[in-house]
Amino acid sequence: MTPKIINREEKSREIALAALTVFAEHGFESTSMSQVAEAAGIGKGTIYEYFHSKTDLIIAATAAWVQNIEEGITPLLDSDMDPLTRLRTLFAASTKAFLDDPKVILVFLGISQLVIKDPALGQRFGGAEVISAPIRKVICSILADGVAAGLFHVHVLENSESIARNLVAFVDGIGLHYVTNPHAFDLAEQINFYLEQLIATLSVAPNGDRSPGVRGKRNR
Amino acid sequence: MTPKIINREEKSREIALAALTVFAEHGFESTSMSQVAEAAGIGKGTIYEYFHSKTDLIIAATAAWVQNIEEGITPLLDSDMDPLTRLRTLFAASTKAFLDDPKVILVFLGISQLVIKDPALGQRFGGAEVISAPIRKVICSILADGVAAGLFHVHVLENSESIARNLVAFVDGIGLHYVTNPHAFDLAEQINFYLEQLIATLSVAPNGDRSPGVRGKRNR
DNA sequence: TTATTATGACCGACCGGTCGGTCAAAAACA
DNA sequence: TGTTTTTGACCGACCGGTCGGTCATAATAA
Repeated sequence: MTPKIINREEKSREIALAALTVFAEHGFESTSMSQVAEAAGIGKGTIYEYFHSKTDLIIAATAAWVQNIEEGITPLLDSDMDPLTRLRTLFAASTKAFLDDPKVILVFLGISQLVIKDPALGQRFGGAEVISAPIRKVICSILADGVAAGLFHVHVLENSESIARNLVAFVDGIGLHYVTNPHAFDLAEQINFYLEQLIATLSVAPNGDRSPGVRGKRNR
Repeated sequence: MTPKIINREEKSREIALAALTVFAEHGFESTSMSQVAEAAGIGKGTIYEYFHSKTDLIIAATAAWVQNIEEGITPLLDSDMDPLTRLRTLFAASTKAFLDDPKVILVFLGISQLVIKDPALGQRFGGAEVISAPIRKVICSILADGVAAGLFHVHVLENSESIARNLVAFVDGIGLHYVTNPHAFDLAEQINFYLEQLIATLSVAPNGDRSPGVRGKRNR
């Protein structure tokens, strides 16, 4: 019944990965389906056998991208390194990934624009939240370990979600600024400055006194 | 000899402002020149009397946007409020501006994509740095005042550029996350959390001891 | 043959940009 | 003052080209 037994799942992912690289090269809207087809080594019509529309394709490409990140990041979860080193390693890795291929952010911008224009779209792949979810998860895990190890202040726990979210938002923001003008500042230095400042804030002060700033949220 | 002597400067700005609103509505690439013309209440061809290309138009629109921000922000420079209040006011204003018209970020994304694709373009309007320059300037000024007033640690001074840059990057990043998924978190709360944490870090500790984290940059 | 997969020629919509021409105001003239 | 001339602002029909998406056909395997 099935003549050419094709693993649709796998081929979809192949196409999505090809799309990811092309989108990252020229941006989403500026990339034509023909270019994607060429990059994937297939005919243009074939893409539509696997994806209903160009929008569906960038959704899949984004998902593949997130999965890549996730795979590169999760080893840090159950590492036996101490939390501080893990945190620094995580962000050194992020920085490196950014410097190695700065233009992947174009994919992020592309999907962001689509979601902004059509919020309902965000639901199609579980909400735009999923993009940053894996990294946030790892960060929270590290924070929890840090608290358990007595390195971080206990109040870090109740705010770990907010801390993680802000951290990721910062990296995205500074990354966007960086690709927009790479000569303006040193990305690694800037990220590192943020991180060390954060660590100092989270850490239990050397004298055993509480470090300020993570006591709890303040509303105004 | 001249029929209706027109203030080209002013009309350019008019068109740019119209373009700004339309770009903010549908995004740069998805907006046609006809739509801009309609929004500006002029013919399509007229736009090309004032701008050489669509790219030139978004550059002008961005400049106008930055100028708007600048005008709304500079009063905070020479205010006689204390630095802490000024800082909080500044970010309350930013948050409000964001919540009032979240989609202006589409313009930022549009110009970012263009600059990433063609870095030489960034030079055309003085480098992409100029977009955030006014806010960074205000922040640095506040920080300096804070140090002078004895509120902030002296070491804040030598890092004020980095602090300001990170602050702006964070706001951009969290803003982008927010418009991408407004239901995921409370923007004001999140920005406020960051700000209070930062203030705590910058502040001279109540006991007169140095607050950690702004001692200087660390390279790794 | 039959069912499934692959393909690229094709389509209609649309877009950025151009261009010849219109129009009204100002200058020049009477 | 009235009339003619000049000129730049303004316009939208139009053009070359591109794009997302379709579909009739070919290829392939059962």
